[in-house]
Amino acid sequence: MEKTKTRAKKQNYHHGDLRSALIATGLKLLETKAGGEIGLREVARETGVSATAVYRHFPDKDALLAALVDVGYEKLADAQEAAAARHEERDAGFRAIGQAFVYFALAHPALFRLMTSYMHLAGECADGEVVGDNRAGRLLKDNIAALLPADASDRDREVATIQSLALVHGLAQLVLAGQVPNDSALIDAVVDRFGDWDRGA
Amino acid sequence: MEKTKTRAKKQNYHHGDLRSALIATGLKLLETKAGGEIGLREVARETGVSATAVYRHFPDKDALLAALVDVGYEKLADAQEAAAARHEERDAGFRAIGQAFVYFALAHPALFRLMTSYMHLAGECADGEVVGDNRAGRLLKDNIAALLPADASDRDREVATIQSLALVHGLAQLVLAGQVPNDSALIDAVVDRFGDWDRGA
DNA sequence: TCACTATGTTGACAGTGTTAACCGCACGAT
DNA sequence: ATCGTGCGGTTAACACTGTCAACATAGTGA
Repeated sequence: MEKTKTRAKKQNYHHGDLRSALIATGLKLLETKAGGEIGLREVARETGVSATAVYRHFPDKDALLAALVDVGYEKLADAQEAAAARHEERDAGFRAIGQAFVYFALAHPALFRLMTSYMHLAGECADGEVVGDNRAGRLLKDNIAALLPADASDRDREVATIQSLALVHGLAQLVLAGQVPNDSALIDAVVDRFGDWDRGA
Repeated sequence: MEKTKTRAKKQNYHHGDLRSALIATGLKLLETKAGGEIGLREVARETGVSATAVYRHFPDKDALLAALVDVGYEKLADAQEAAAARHEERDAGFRAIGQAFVYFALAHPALFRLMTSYMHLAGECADGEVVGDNRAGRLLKDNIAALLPADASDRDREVATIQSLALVHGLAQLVLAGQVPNDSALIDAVVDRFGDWDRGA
C-alpha cells in the first residue's frame, strides 16, 4: 500500500515542499479574509502542519510575510505588463500601467496592504536609488524614460518616476480606505489626466 | 492633608481625566518608538494604570487608536495651515500645504502610519463624497477650488483634489518605506512640479 | 546496517486583547 | 448626616499569538 515513492500521495511525514505550500495558503488566506492581518499559526494550521514547522523554512513571521509580498510584486508586474501589452501607443500603455496598479490593489486588498506595510523589507533600495529593482519598478522606469522628451535631465526622469508611482500608490490607498469612491471612471480620470510632461514648457 | 478638593493633587483613586492621559501617552509612545505598532496594555502600563481601565473610556483597542488618529489629523491640519500662512500667493501656499503633508509624515512616522492604517475608521466619507470632512480635507479642497480656472467643472475639481492628495500620500509612504531617498530638495521638486492645471489647455 | 541530517512534532513561555467579577470613592436622595 | 447607587478603577482568567527548546521520524550516504 503506497510504499511512498519519490512523489508520494500526500500524508508523508515530510510534506514534500512545505515552503511553497505555506506561501500558497498564505495567498489564499489573503484573498479570502479580505480585511485584516494574517497570522503565522493561522497559515500553518490551514496548511495542516504544526506552527513551529514554519520555522524550518522561514526564520520568523516577517520572513514568511516578506515571501508573500514578493509574489505579490510578481503578480503586480504580470498584471501591469499584460495591461501595457494591450495598447499600441506608448503613452496609452503607460496610463494602462498606472490603472493596472490601482485595479490590482482593489482586486487584492489584503495582499496589497501587506505589500505596502512590508515595502521596507522587500527590495530595499540601494542608497540614493529610487523604486527598487523589482520588475514592476523597472517597467515603470523604462516607460517613463521612453515617454519623456529626449532633452529631459536625469532629475526630470527621477521626479517623473516618483510622481507616477506616488500617484497610483496614494490613489489605491485612498480608494481602499473608502476616502475616494470606488468608481472606475473616476480612477481612470485621475490616472489619465496626469503626467502630460510633453504638453507644456 | 489634601482633602481632595475639586481638582485634587494626583493619586486619587479616580484618575481625574484618564481618557486624555491615555491619548497623551499614546502619542508619546508613537513619537518615541518610531517604528512598529502600539499596544493597549503598553499604553495602559505607561500611563500607570491597569490594562482593563482603558475599557472604561474606549470600547476596544481600535477606538483608542482611532482617537490617536483623530488628534493626528488635527496636528496635520495645524501644520498645513501654518505652512500655507507663510506664503502670499495662493499657488505657493498650495504647494506648501503639500510639502507640509510629507514633512509631517516624516516627522511623525509611527503616527502617520497609524493614520493611514486606520483611515477607514476616522472620518468615514459620506457616500460619493471625497476626502472626509476633517480640517485637512477641507483645507485641501478650498485651495484646489481657488486655484482651478473659473470654468472648471465639478469633476475637474474632484479629480484635481484626488490627484493632489494621492500624490502627497503616496510620496510620504514611499519615502517612509525607503523607496525614495529622504531628500528635501527631491521631495519639494516632486510636489512643486505638479498640478499646473492653469498652464496647458 | 547505521549514524546523520533535514524536517517535522509537542510543550512551554511571555505577551496580547478582552471578559467577568469585584471594590472603593463621590455624590444625590432621603 | 447617612446611605445606596453608580462611575471608575482593580485582579483573575481565557483564548490567542510569535518564538524557543527538546524530541521524534523519514530518508540518505558511508
